[in-house]
This record gives sequence, structure tokens and C-alpha cells, in this order.
Amino acid sequence: MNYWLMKSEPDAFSIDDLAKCDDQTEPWDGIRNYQARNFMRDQMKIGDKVLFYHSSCKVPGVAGIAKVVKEAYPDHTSWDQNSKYFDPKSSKEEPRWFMVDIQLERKFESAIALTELKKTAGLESMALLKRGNRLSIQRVSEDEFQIIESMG
DNA sequence: GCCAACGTTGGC
DNA sequence: GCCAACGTTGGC
Repeated sequence: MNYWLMKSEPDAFSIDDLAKCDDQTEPWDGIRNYQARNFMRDQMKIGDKVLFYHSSCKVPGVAGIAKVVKEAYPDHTSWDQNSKYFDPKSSKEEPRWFMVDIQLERKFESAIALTELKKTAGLESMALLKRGNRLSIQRVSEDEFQIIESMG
């Protein structure tokens, strides 16, 4: 099993929004970065665990845990001209972008702030804490995942 | 709103 | 295929 961290801006889609979805499940659409796409398309498997991270907000941090319930399939917003995620280079016949479905597993009572993560032993090598890392989907080690899960 | 870091684009 | 310019991300 793999462990991941996925960023979302809570103004756009928060963990509470996920909680309100049917089956608390939602496609993770709009990924337009090749490295992040490749993670989803090539490595994410059903049952993989996801740290749901809130970014670009007052208190950035991990808001809870979700899991992968559907493996990669084409992101239809990429050929929808009315979508903000529209990409003219992607088509139904030759999809360029993919998404997975995520289901909420547990929302933390209070989010674990980035500032807390930075102080926590064992997380020093997380990509999230490295300067300049902007990737919206990142791998997390099993140890790192369990440390954060136990904090929530 | 600033700015560093990084990905993408496009001219050559 | 190089690389400068530009756009985006995201913490602060």
C-alpha cells in the first residue's frame, strides 16, 4: 500500500466539502501537472491512504485522512470547454489528464498545522517541508503517515 | 501583497 | 535542444 499527501485549497474544496459528497467520495479533478498525474495514473491503488492537506489558507495543514476508492481514469474536465480546467491538448479520444476518486476516512478534530509538522520528529524528510516544493500530490512514507495519523 | 521556487512555453 | 520569459504555487 502507498501513502500520499494531496493538497487542496479549502476555499475551492475543503475536507468538509468532501464530507458532504455522496458516499463522502469525490473525483480529484483538475490536476494539470505531469508529475502529479503520473503518481495518480501509475501508482495510486485502491486502498491507498491520503493525507488531505489544506493549502493557501489561514492555517495550512493536514485536515484528515482519505483513501483511494477508484483508480485513475480520464479527467473529463480537461476537454470541457466550460471548465476552468479545460486543456485544448486533451480530448476524449486522447486524454492527457487523469483523476482518481477519494473517499473521506476521518476528519481530524483539529487540523495539524504545517508549523506543527515542522516541529515533529520523524518528518524532517517529507517533501512538504522542503523549501520550494509545490507539487500538489506527494508520496509519504508509512512511518510519516503513521506519525501524522497519530497526531490527528 | 510579496517573493522564491519551479514548471511550461516558445523563439531561435 | 537551449534558455529566457512568463505564469503559478503557496507560505509568510
